[in-house]
Amino acid sequence: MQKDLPELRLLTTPTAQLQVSGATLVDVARVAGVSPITVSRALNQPHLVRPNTLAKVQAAVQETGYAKNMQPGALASSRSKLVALVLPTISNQIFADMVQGTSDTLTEAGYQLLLGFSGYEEWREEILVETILSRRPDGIILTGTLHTDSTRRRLQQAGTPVVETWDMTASPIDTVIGFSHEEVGHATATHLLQRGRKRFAILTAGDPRAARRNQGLQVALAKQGISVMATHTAAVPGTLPAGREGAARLLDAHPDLDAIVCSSDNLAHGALIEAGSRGLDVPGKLAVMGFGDLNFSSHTVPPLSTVRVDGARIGAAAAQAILERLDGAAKAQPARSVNTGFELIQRGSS
Amino acid sequence: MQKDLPELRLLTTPTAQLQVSGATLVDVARVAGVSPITVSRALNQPHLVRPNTLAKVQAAVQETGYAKNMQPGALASSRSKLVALVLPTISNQIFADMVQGTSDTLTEAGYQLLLGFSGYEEWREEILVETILSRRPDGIILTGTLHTDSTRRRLQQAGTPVVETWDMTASPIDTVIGFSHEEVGHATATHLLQRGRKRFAILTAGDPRAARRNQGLQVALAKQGISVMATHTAAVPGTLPAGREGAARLLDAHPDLDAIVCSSDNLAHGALIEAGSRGLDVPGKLAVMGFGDLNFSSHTVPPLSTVRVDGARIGAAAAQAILERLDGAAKAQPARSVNTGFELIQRGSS
DNA sequence: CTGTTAGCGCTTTCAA
DNA sequence: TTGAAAGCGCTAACAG
Repeated sequence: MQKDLPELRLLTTPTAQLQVSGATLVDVARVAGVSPITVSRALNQPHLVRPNTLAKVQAAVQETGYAKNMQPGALASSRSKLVALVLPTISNQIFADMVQGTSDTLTEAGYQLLLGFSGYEEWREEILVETILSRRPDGIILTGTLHTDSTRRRLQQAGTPVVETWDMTASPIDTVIGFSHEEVGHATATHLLQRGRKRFAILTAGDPRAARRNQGLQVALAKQGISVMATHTAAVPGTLPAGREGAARLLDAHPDLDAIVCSSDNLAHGALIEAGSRGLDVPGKLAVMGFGDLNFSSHTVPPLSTVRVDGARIGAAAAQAILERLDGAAKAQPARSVNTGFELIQRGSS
Repeated sequence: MQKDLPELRLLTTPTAQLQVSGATLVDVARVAGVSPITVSRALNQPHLVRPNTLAKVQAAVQETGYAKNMQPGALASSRSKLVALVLPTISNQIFADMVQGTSDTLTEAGYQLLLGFSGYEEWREEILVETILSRRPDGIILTGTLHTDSTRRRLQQAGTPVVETWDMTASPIDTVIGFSHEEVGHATATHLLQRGRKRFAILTAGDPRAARRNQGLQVALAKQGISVMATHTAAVPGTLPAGREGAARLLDAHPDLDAIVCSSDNLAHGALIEAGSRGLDVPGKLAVMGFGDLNFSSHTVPPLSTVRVDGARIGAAAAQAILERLDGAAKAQPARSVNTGFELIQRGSS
């Protein structure tokens, strides 16, 4: 029994791609003998449709081979079900963890993730934000709180929910979720000083937040009259071999170091391997501190100590914040700050 | 001189979000004194517009504060400028590298990346593909060549360019870009056998492609009458501590092992650290092989040997393949297979 | 619970 | 080089 099925239309677009256009809502409606809006409801808010009608629609969907198309709906409703995430790079495990946390949360809520990279450059971020905005996402998650004025302005006037992550600030664009990097540096200093460390070196990647942690470390050390003996800066992202090489340089120049503070676990593992190859006792003679110690993608091993931050949690919380802003929009919620904190993981008896 | 600027319209959507709707093409056209389509051309194909007109449009854009909106254009032209990437997880460095390579290539071409995770589960992939398709991306990049029949069918009928990656197959959905995992296993066996290794263990994560590499390894070893002494399987993704623990178990059970073949560099680094803590000479007494050795996010250190695969290159090539299919669509290009190969990195004199 | 009407904001097509 | 008309496929708002 062949009802009036929509014929397969062959469309040749000007860019000359030959494509098969499938059935539309209208086609389904015709076959089901209802109106298009009823099909829309049956598909998206089935509880608003009588079971009987629902069944007819479902049958028609089968018969026509209808495939959902969110694009027109997004246009008509101004809800794209898309959330954008702007990262400096994915080549750092903490960001990989964050992506997973963000994506999982969004997927569960029926949203999808648009991903873009700024390469730690503000001007790139500015262009990227503009491009992203042109897609009208339902929310934007940014890394850090350092943006050009123009980016901030653009984001504010767009009226899209924005979450800044991995940091704290007194003047957020909208919502911030993260922790204080100065505090991390301070806590690291306290931790190592309490254990009698006196001869410090910093092994860091050229990342603005790492710089702030180092700053916090140095300020806290200075209060005890201690200054860092040497700093080695590696390119972003800090890799394991770069960590090994950096540690080698530091130890060559200062064989009596008793603490190397690294800006990432990758660098720290490199340092650990270098120390091992020199027969240095870690953490007996030399303490090595990392940063990260993630859930999904990487974990440190003893005898490394590290600062644990939960990238997946930050990502999930950021996504959650967007979602809440979206459905609670009427309540005009105020901007929020969420401090996710960090945790110092001590290993060995150093 | 206040021309008839569009007033800022306050829209209250049913979901009750208060948002400011900006100027549209029509607004710009009115201010510029031209037709909407001319504004569209001035913005997207400026070479088709007289410089004089162009200037008027640009001035009007300034004056109205017009912000580009791709959504209606995507609907009207069936070109979303969106490419989707489906990964099992991001918690594996090789995929992180791939994301970066894909994103960089797409961004340069004015496209953006939609990212989704299947968690190594076919049914998740199937749902994800359906959701992705409902957004009408211009292309889809998948991981591996193992998909449900229904996924394959759906993808084919959608008429969207598809690239399968990280593998080779005789029956691609469309295009494949990757290498043979059996060959990797074979090459690894040959390499180690040539260096006199006889007592093998496998340290692997439960990943289908890793399984195929192990398979290739074992087949090649069997030809020399050698069988693997033990296999330790860790959860995906293989982490450094898991590698260390797995190596410990293997070495406890078989102290005389002379080769541990790992399914990732993460696991291998863990094994290396364990070997170091036992005072085992690597690679003198024990060879440790990794897999990955990436460009962006991770590199192995000596004395680890490894199989190098270029995730960023695979990602970039996949994006490129989509783009080519898009603009050369008229030529109805045939499906292609690209073997990106791999490279065995030998370190130490083992 | 279901339908009617009127767009969402841009692009395509064809004509001038 | 520019414009007019006609959608793209779906949803909002309101009426029945």
